[in-house]
Amino acid sequence: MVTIKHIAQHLGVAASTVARALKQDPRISASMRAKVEQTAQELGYVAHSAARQMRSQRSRLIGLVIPDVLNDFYSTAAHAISQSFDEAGYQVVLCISEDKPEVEMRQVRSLAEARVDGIVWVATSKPLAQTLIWLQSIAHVQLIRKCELLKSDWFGIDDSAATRMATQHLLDLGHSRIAYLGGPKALSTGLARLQGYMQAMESWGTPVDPSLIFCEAIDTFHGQQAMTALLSRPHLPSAVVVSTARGTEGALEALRLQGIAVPERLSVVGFNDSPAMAWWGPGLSTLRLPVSEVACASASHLLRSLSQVSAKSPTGWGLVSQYPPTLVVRGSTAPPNAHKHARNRKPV
Amino acid sequence: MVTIKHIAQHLGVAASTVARALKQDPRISASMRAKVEQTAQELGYVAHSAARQMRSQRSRLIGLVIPDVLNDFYSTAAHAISQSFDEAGYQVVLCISEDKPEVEMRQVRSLAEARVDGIVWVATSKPLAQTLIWLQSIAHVQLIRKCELLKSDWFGIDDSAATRMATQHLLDLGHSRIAYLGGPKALSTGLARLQGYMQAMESWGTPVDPSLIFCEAIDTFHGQQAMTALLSRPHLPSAVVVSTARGTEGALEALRLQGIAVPERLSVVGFNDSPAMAWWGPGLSTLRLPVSEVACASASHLLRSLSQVSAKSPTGWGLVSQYPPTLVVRGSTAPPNAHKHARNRKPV
DNA sequence: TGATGCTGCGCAATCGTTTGCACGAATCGC
DNA sequence: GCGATTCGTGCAAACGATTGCGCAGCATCA
Repeated sequence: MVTIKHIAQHLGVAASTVARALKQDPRISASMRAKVEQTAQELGYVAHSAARQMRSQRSRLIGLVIPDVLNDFYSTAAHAISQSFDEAGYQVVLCISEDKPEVEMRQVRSLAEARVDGIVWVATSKPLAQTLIWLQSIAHVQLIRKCELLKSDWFGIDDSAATRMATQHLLDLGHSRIAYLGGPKALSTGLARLQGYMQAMESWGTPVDPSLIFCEAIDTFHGQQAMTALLSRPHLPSAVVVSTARGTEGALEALRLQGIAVPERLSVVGFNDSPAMAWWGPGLSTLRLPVSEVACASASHLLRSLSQVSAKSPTGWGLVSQYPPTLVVRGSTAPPNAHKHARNRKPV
Repeated sequence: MVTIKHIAQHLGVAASTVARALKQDPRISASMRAKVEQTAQELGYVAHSAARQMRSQRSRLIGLVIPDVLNDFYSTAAHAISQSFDEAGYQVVLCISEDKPEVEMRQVRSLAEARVDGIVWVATSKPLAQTLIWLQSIAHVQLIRKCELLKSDWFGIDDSAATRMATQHLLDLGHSRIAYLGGPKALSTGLARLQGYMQAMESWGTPVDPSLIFCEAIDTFHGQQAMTALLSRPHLPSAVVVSTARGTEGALEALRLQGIAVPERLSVVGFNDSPAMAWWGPGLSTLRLPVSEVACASASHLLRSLSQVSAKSPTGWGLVSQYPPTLVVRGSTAPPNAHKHARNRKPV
């Protein structure tokens, strides 16, 4: 590999001159700069960012920790973040934690070792203490999920508003027995979404039936399982709110397998709008989440705090930034008595 | 930041002793190692990978260059690759080229500057010469798309077999006027897929109508545009093969908007099976591609060539590894005369 | 002519880790 | 009890780029 020393040797000048010439240092004469650039080109010089990092103490690397990249939700975020940092001249180190705290810890340590300038972090449900210690010493933002143990800046979606809107929509249509399929309460998002559902139900004066609440529908498999379990309840609800993207997929699959008519026998509101949601049967009513906007905002914010020579972020939540979802009504929701059998007592 | 020097100072030993102790060097006594590890823990020591890289000449970084992460096709690949390298102790630098050669060049340069140990590369359609020069000097594999200008190892899908199977399936059903919507011929995949379609048509003795061939359906927008254009042809085909994932989405949207009955008036074979494909209307017949397998194989191969102190890869194509797709038949394909109006002359 | 300022460049230290070599001490064989 | 071997550790030189300081050479001015 060719270094500035080789270029210097080739030209009979000092390495420092070459370094300055390549850096557009005004103290270097134009003619010398031209010669240096010419030689660098000829010799195929490629800067060595690790060496640069040693002096400058900045890696121009950003860590991105997400639970899953196959989930449309997170790949959308990854896209937005990758683009933001790419434009700003940073490289993105992709870490997929698979929602496993041990994996997350290992990856955060690696990011710390790489001395990344910043981290965009989507927490697992129970981050290990060591993970938080390492994160504390690095500029970072929390994305989507909020970790109460680490009071740093957070960018996410107004999750309770999302399920509140979905539930309210169903209540408005005349439903009262409304089931809920969501993620684990250990996740800030899972909890907030459940609360949104509860709030809507309670403020409407509708009793909440705990047997209609499932909080494990985090992935396709468990979503299907939860919906299957729900369908085996003696008194079938007339509507259901699903509050995870993958859980929605699983739930729909369960409905398809059991041949439940939507919305005739069951109204469904899904989560995280995607083209696929529009294709599904009569069109799935869903919550459209401003994932891209949130991700861009978090990236901009992190970039801003990196450009300021800023001291560590202040104690307490520096910034809590919530973005509102939108309800997209399609064909999967209808009034409960659209069919006489809407309140069918016997599941299939 | 605490370094090994701090640990050494703290213990009154030399930095080299600390380095060796942390590296499990057998020459260091167990008691000393214990003390070092203890102190490292207390002081919150975190290794500095850039410094390590300077000496070892290895970054333990891998570059992943893909055109798009929102496309299920590539996010699946990204997932497989990320996982493979994560297990092997490498970090993955994510580069999204957006199919733009200039962006690709900039990103490959950055990867070269970071001295990544290897690159998994999904080429753009027309990589710039400089991009290839940089790539040549780095261990890498080509994924999915084959760049003829750079004869290195390639892992991909048997693209011509894919469209050949799809077309054959339609021919078997009795179709003869079969349209084709695919990606640009400048892409190795676009060309191979087109050839597969042509081969099937020709070996069946069916004349190919050039006006039924569209090679710009690379993304959703152009897929929709192409299908719309196709539907305005005076003599509507009875079937269509779409050979890009995003193009399939767009084409389906066009069909929905125009109210074309599938498969009654038009049989459709889509590309790259995903859960969404099964949801679509009567279920979309698609080609299931072994993306994950191909990606894993390419990662393993790259890892293998990294572990061998191996010289540069040999000249000529080192390895060309093709994986076969599978045809998944669902409800979107049927014999042409299922309805009397199947050969309707007037499009809507 | 000598003092001053400016321009253009070189010297050398630094970032944190690794590693070949060397050196003192302890242990062994005889 | 003495040389030879092993063991545990220290010294210092890399890796490649950056940068404060300094120093020539030249022009300007008094």
